[in-house]
Amino acid sequence: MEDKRKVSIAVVKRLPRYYRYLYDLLKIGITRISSKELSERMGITASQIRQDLNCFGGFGQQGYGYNVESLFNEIANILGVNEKFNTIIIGAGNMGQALANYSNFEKRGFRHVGIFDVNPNVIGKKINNLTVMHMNELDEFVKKNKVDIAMITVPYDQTPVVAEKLVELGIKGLWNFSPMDLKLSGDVIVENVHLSDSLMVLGYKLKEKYGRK
Amino acid sequence: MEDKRKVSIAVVKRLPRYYRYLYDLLKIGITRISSKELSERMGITASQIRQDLNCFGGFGQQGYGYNVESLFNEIANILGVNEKFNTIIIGAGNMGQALANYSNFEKRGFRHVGIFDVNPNVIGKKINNLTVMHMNELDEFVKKNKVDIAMITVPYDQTPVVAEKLVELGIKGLWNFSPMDLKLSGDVIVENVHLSDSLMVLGYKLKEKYGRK
DNA sequence: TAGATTGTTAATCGATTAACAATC
DNA sequence: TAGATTGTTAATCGATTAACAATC
Repeated sequence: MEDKRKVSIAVVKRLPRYYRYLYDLLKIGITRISSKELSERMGITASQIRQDLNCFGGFGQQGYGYNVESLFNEIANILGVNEKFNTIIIGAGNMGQALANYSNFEKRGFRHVGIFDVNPNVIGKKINNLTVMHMNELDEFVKKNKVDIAMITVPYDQTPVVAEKLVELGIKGLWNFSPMDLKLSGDVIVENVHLSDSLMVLGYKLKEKYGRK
Repeated sequence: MEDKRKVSIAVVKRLPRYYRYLYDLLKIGITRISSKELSERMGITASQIRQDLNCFGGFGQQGYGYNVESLFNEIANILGVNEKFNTIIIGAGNMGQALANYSNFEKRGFRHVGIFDVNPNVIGKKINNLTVMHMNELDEFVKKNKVDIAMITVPYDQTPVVAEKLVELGIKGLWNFSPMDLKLSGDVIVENVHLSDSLMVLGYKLKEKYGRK
């Protein structure tokens, strides 16, 4: 079951999308689905769906299709939804607070266990069951608690030093909201949310399709 | 100069990254750079850089490389940084407020011109020069002002109807923060920021690399 | 059983990388 | 001029799509 060959990142990036569609199907009471029907809903080919799923196992049945609930559970397991990743948020500005309040993450296996800042105006503030702590409490907190992922929402110029510190503390996953590529020495996985990059791609597409204004 | 052949989305998605690296080079006073040196900084091949840039024009010079400032300006133009896209934010919760306060967008050609919500607690609130308006003022506002992009940060269940309304109002670019794929009838470009998808990919990678906990 | 649909192999397509002639 | 480096063509690699035998 473990990787015969490494699953390509293109496939991995589609998994959350399968997860969403299967969840929705489950919610509306559909119990079985063929790759063909799912392909029509998702706007990708049935072939791709079958190829993608078969990276992880043979979840379907010839002549029948896929059982929605069991396929949903398989995808959930592959994505680690049942693993319970503990997360901390670094930076309690609007973005940090938005993440703290975002209820979706909990459902998907991520639990916020701490939020940190240096601004005295927010330290001590209660946000969705968490109390904002000062950054100088970070070391001790990470040593006492299991922390899998740190979400970085600090200002641009503080990002590199904060990221480096998180790696030193042994945190293995960084979710980076700063518009920069982190160059880190240690053993860590970084996933970026480059908002302005995404917005610029939208701008480009608008310009291409609708021309210069 | 206009598209001989359509530029692939893979290339377009790299443009903002070139933009960032060139900006940084400019800032530290580097005036020329070869594809080889840039490739080392960015962690991609020199070949890819040259291929990418040549989708848009021959910006370099044999034996010399690329002039950083002029290449930066070319990329900026390609991305439409000088176009001034007007944006509105739908939803003035934490995420909407975070976007309203995010100074990066302005530098890259995007200007917030309005922010809307239905919650009486935030209507009238001043956020970074903008005053939160009620959603029932949206129609009139869009008719009176040029709006290129709407950023959707409303709760999950309100997203489809809000998105549909924005398309009806003739807005051509949607930046969607809801974890759903918008299925819209009209003529519109949608760019998604699926935060929980991104986080789940991080979770998957952690699980793969560091195993089940 | 017959029909449907998977799992999987083979074909195609597109993107990345390599190579090198052109030229500054 | 000689050296460097582009622009561009060709080769490779990987991802997507098509096809179909296996089988429920």
